[in-house]
Amino acid sequence: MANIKIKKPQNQEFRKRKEKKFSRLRGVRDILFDEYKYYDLLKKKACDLASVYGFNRVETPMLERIELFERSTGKDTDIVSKEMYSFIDKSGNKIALRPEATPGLVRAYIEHGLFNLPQPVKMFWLGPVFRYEKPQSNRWRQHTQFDLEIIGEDSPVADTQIILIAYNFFSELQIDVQVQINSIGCPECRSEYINKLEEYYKERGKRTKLCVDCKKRFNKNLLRLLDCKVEACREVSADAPQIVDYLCDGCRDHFIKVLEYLDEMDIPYNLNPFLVRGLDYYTRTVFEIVPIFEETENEENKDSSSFQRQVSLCGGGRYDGLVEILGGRPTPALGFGLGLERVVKKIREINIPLKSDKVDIIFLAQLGDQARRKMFVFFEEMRRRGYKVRQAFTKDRLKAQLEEANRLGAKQTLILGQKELIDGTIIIRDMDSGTQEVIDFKKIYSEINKRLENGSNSSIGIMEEKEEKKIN
RNA sequence: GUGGCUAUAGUUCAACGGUUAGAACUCUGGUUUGUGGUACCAGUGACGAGGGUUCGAUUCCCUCUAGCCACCCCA
Repeated sequence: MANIKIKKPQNQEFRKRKEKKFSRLRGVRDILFDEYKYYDLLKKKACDLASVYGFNRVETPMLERIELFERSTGKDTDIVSKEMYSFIDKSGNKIALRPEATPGLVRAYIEHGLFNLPQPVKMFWLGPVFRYEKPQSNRWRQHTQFDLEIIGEDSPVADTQIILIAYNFFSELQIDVQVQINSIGCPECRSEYINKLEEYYKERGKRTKLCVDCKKRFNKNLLRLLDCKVEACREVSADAPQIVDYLCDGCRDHFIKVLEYLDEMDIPYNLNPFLVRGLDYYTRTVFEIVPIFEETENEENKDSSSFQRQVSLCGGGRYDGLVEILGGRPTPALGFGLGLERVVKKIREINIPLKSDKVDIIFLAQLGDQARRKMFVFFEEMRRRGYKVRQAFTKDRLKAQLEEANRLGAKQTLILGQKELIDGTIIIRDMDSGTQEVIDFKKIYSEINKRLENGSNSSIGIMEEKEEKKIN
């Protein structure tokens, strides 16, 4: 009965609080504690792989001039024409939040004269990119990319190596993937091919069967007709001439070599003649990496939809013309971008547990202000000696402190109260068994070490062997 | 940008055109004034926003916002 009287003012308070609340912008996300562990893992993996293969880390600004992307990624691409976060700053400059990494990296290569370094220059990059899209799961307005670029290298070995690195990244995280690969040739052979393609689509009645979008695309970007997902368009395109048959000698040799090396490395790939990619600067090799389709129980949705369902986790290719387009000297180059959010989602879907970091944690608990002071100091001493210590000195009650110790997964808890303080002792509690012992404070380190050695077999624990299927 | 579905505690999910909108997990407190992880008890906490229909809307209708799905496209 009294509840009613109490409840009313609380509701008013609630309303006030609610009015003050902010919510996140559309399509962006907060990454909280548990999820962040996956990002840490991926970033570490990315750093390790990059450095093994000789890439050095660089960072470029999130802001660039709009013209940079218009000239490189392409003015008519969707990324630039409709998905760019752009604005005019206070001095009237047209600015964009970078929608991808490559143009900024190439800009930096030219601007800092990196062609004076031993070639090729291998860059490793990790950071957020922005695209103003309609959000969906697996599609965010801000996402994080791991990017590798090799500038100043034309060997097909580099193409395969870059694919290999991306492939290793996934397989070492226990994600089964397949490489979709194609060559779109150089500007010369491509224009010849596009003429052939135009002839093909102009044949009687074909154009009328195409979807509305493709009819528009016909004049703007003919290549894109190939990867339209509308059934009718795919039927029309099924017998279209394939670019691999029209590559010039140089491009064909290059592509064949890339595939040969891939075979050599046992990397599963699918030669996909319809893979085109929506960025203007690509030449020769283009690829995407998609998770391998997991078999569904229902046979029905296998044939038609399975192909289109997979979001790609990584995309990249060669861009031999880009350095020149942006004002550098002609320089072959290539790279990939890899979306960490999608990878995290995938890992969580297939449910691989992370390796626990709760190893050998020692918790310091205290009762009373004097004991707290002593443990406050002692905590620093233990930390400097390299012990994995944890505490909750802001809490007074022992119960609350043990709860925290338990949450942290502590192995041992040291408890110091008034009595122990006077006696010169301390309690050491084994958190698994719940047994505890009063020991001489002076012998504290030898007692701890004794217990750590007995209790667990892994005291160093960063790079142990894979136990079962945990990732590390 | 186009089309469809959805919106209830921090989370996952109920119910209902009508007095006080239920539960589980979480969180806080207690059983245990110096002892966690199990158990039991109690408490905090919600109808996305605005408008309309109605005597009365969390429920029906519209708009907005956000999320999901399919396109477009992409990581």
